[in-house]
Amino acid sequence: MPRSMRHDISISTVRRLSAYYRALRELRGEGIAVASSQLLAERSGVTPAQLRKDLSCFGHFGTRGRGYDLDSLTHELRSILGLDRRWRVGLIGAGNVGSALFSYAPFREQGFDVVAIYDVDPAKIGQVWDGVRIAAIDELRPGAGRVEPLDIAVLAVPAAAAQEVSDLVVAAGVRAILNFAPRKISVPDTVALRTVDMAIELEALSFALRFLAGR
Amino acid sequence: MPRSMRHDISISTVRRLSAYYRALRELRGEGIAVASSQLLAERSGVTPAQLRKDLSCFGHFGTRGRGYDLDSLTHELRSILGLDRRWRVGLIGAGNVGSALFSYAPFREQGFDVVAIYDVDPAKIGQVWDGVRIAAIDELRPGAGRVEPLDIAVLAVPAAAAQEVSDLVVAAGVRAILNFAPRKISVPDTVALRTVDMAIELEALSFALRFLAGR
DNA sequence: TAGATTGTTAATCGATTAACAATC
DNA sequence: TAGATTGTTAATCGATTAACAATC
Repeated sequence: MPRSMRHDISISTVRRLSAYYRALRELRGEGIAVASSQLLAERSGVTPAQLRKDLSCFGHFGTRGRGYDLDSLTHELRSILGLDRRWRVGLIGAGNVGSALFSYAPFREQGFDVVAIYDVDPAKIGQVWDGVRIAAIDELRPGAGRVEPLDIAVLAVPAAAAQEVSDLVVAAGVRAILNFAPRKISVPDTVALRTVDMAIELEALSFALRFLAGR
Repeated sequence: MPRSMRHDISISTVRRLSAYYRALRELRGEGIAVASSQLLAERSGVTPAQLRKDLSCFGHFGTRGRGYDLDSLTHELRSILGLDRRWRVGLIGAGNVGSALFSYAPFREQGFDVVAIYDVDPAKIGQVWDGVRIAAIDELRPGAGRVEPLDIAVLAVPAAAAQEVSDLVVAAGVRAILNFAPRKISVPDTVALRTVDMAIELEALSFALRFLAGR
């Protein structure tokens, strides 16, 4: 993987890499060993040119006249996406959303281990979920409890608390945040942030329905 | 709202409209009645030019030299986004994710009512959640039970079932789908589809961490 | 009127697509 | 070798940004 090329990779490209990775494993599960960009792209919902262009940001993984060896490309993508190791995830918020995320199996299967859970509710603090004790959110503060740092914080807190909790996890040294709170949060540009906002997606559907209905 | 202009509205624009709508209500909550594109944009995380351009797709909502009246713009955005009415939502899948979505308050507050729940698990079928009886998924089939159509189907099913269930809800006349299953699904282009894919978001963070770490 | 700020056009930027030489 | 398909360059497309005339 040419290190020099890793600079201007767009988030769109990265998200498509995830899609390719998934398609790859699907095809492999069907017993296919080698596939063209045409077939891979079809399964991923993109054009073959798009797929080749995306992959070319990271190296030369195919064989002209033949296509891509699925096992080898899977291995490359695992490495590029950082799925060849395990990540330490802290779940902040043990409410409905937090609980669903905690028991979400694909999470763990991809290498993401929830090793810590935090909440503010005294009724929740001290509970043990599948071996993980729910801690008071104050234990995130510098100097408090935790020694091994978290790689990723998953924010499943109310919108009103999102920015404050985000500041807290950033101060605790977390470098990546997945935010489920329906609120825009600001982080330093050394911290990676992704937001999953169900309200926005629903509103996009609502908009589309109104538009479709008007035709 | 110029009807002729509603054709080529990009999904990016629509998602930003949701952000503006949220920022608007936030500012209004702070007692502010009129705001410039500058202030609104700042709160929404975009440039003022972007905000004005987005709004201009739908009409002229501001006053030159003055800015935007927040109440009036809120009203316009509510109408554009279809939030001035209620939508009938069917939840497909009553597992962990489905259960969290069902109890997710912002859902209802924005006008989305879960009026039906479907599952395949005999242990789940017949349960009543907050007044809604969980039905067998077969009741979605044409000719079966339901009379009033659903506006939106929320898919909270395993990846392996996603396409099949999607086909089923489309056949049942649903025009908008919010898919939480980590799988690409295909729908006719008369159906609006949004996907929330936590695996992709986590993998984007994992990619970013590897990159940040490599600097 | 003078100052402020919109709505919109034109310029820029970036991402996608098409085409094809390289090559297995 | 002939056929197939990659990797990459150039062309296209669309989205964002900058600038400014219109105007409150």
